[in-house]
Amino acid sequence: MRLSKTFVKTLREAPKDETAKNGALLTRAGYIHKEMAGVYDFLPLGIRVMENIKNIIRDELNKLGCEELQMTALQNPEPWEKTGRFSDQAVDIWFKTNLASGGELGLAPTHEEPIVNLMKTYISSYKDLPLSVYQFQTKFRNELRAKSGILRGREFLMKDLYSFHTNEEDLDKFYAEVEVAYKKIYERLGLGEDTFETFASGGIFSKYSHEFQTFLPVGEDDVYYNADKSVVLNKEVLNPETLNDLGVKEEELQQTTAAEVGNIFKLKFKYSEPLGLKYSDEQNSQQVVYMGCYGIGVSRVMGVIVEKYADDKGLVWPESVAPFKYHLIGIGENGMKRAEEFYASHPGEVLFDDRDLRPGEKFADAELMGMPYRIVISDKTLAEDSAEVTDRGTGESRLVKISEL
RNA sequence: CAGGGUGUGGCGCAGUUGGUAGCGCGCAGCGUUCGGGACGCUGAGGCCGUCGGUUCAAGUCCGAUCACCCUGACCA
Repeated sequence: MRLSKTFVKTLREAPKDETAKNGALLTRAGYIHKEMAGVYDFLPLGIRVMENIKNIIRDELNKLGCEELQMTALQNPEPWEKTGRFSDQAVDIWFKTNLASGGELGLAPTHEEPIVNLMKTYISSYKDLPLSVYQFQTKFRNELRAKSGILRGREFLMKDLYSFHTNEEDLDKFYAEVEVAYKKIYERLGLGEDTFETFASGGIFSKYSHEFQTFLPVGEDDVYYNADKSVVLNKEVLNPETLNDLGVKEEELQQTTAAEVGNIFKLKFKYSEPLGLKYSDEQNSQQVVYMGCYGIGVSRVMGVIVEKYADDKGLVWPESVAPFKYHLIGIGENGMKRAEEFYASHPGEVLFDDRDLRPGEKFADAELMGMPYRIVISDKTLAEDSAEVTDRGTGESRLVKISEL
């Protein structure tokens, strides 16, 4: 990508209404644009990051044998009425509208009801199970107060995975596999060392659910953890019973704030029962399907990565999610010429600042935009047949032969 | 939803006791510059969130309304 060709521009100052670090830097660097509170456009650099995050998740889930699909965001109220979740009293963040023909319609805040409804078409025998499907979908939640940049939006991208089983053991087994996969995902996203599986409330059918919480100063959740962080629990389950279950004492726990980057849930019959998702077992008797659901807030994860890595100069992307590996700058006539050649020989890896600007501005933008490595080619470096490579994270520079890049 | 705050060119801001809008950045043109956001000159761009009221006159005063930000509550 050439900076001279893209419509995106960087800003020296963040808009006044963008106060969270992630929102301010992503806006200044040209990754996102705010339409209104909690509603963002993702610009070319922004969707590249999002796609990279999605691909990491996709890769790990496909390894588990999950199948990807895409459901609609528009919701028929019927299945939701069967579970009691279409009412504004039960779920107070619905966006609702009407069909021109008269019926009511909702914008999906989550997809349990429609996926169960969908699977009624395809699951009829124990031979159809187990089964796991996921999608990347835009969710709509009419939050009373959107805030913190892309950490809490009214429209956001979520990966939601649903699994279907004939028995609890099989659900437990798959659930454990997802736990492992999630840990790998957060590691690959660069969040591994700060992200912990956390005990949270489990709803009706399970004592606990598990959240994946990234310790973060701007996080919205309060979590408690023991010395070696082998036990982490959400404030909502901080009670004598939980402490006893987990074998920890309240005095030995410390409190911190964290951002929820994932949540996994054993639903069991919670939705399959009211919606009538059943199968015939070996004896040809009808059984209710066991279910689990597993979410990751993709756009929120992007914001959390920004919050964790960014410094006072701008964004810092882990290589695994960076829109481009290199930010290329040519200085002087020879430097620009050689940079053009480098750009042509590394398709898809390079963000090329080929604008007619002074070097200082390009350096500042490179730091703001946060590619892992800045490459500068100038007369100075060409004298050594090299390019200067600067690590955005550490700030360290070294000369590297261009042929070795 | 409660409390607090803010709406003035693309972005950040100023605007005195009411008299018809200005600065920095950015943008366009010309010239000098060219490894850390350079400089000079010229220029374009705004019915001051919206509606209503007071007044000879409203960015400024009054009322309403909308939007946005922060803290809290909420987060199925």
